[in-house]
Amino acid sequence: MKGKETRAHLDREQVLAAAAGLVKQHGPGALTMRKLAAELGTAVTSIYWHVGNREQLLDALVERTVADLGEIRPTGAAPAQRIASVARALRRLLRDHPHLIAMVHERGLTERMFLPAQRALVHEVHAAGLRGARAADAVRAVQVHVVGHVLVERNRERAPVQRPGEQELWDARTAEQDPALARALARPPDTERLFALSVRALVAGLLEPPSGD
Amino acid sequence: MKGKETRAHLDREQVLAAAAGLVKQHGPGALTMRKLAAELGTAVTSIYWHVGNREQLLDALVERTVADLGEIRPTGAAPAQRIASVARALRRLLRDHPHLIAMVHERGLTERMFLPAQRALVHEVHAAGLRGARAADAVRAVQVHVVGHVLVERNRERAPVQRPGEQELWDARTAEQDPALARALARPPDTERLFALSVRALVAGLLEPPSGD
DNA sequence: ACCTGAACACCGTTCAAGT
DNA sequence: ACCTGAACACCGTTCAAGT
Repeated sequence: MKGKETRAHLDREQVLAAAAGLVKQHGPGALTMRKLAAELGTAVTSIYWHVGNREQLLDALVERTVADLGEIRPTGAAPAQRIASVARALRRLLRDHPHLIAMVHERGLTERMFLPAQRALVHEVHAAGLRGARAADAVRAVQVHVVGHVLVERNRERAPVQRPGEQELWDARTAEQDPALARALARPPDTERLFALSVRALVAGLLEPPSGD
Repeated sequence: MKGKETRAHLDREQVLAAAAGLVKQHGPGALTMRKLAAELGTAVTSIYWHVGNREQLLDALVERTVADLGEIRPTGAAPAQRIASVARALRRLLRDHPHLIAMVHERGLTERMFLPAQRALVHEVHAAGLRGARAADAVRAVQVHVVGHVLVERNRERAPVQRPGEQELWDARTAEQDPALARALARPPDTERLFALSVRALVAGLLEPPSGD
């Protein structure tokens, strides 16, 4: 039922594939050496021969996942629109690999994961007329914003009903002054719209000529 | 040496305090029921009587930490500056409680944690002239940006040397076109500056009158 | 070169038994 | 009402032994 065929030797590739399957289905926490061994039909200790230990196994898994994330193709005409399109693509990438961020984050491979998006961003930011350190800042600011958004967004989805109940938190003075605001904050946010909107604002702010000093 | 005095009964408060100590010193991962029992000088099973189980213990811990996060006091004259000051304060709050974000995130209590900052942001955004849904969007955009920044920043600090070595990633065409940009991206970022800069850009973009439709 | 089982030091949690 | 030890079902990892 697991599709086990005749097999001369266990393979590093097979171990990684099976591990990837477990992570994909139930998250990194579900990847135990023993379950993995069971899945592969071998002794637990065989796995150690091929991948070292659990830590190194996760490292290899992240490496492999990051490796085939694929390119990012900007769309749109105006520079600001093209940058925003990269942000959208990056968000999609992260959302399509829900367990990746956590693993990457724990392993300190964030920069590595961002590489495709960073390349695209660098190109577009340059096209928008930013140079040198200012361009680098813009690239990083957009990256950071996307990560933050995806993380908060995911948290929302996993815990749909927030425990204190947001409604009761916004009935006080705020509600009197601006009922629409209170209502908007009590409602769950339209994350799609919020993302588009905040990226637009951020990019606009970044592309503007520096004020003052 | 642990300051254990005569004690009639173990107390829920004592359990929480000891647990908070363990988390503060070595992170949530180091909080095991057995270590905690050893710390308290009781049987492991006593803890269960007072706090239910590990999950509920962590819940209580988060609740307590969030409860005494304290107020956020905006500074500055112009609305944009005051909003930025709230962002800075929120960043400081999160940085001062390094283990909090992860725990809160895992528990789906993000909204709850943000409450003090959200109140302050609502007030300032309102003062800046935004109303209703647009004000709510601005508040949320700033929140998301701060979280993203702190997370990426913390990741940086924990893994100071990124494995692929960023230098070699930026020597190609980019370096020819804009050596200063390549150099800037190869260097570790000045997170303090990047934060100030990106918040300023975001806030500026959010406060601007909507363009087009 | 590759696989194995036994063993060690850890976990969280339950439960029946104590006071 | 509160605490206890024994027991269960899990972990990751090491090691000596097999082929």
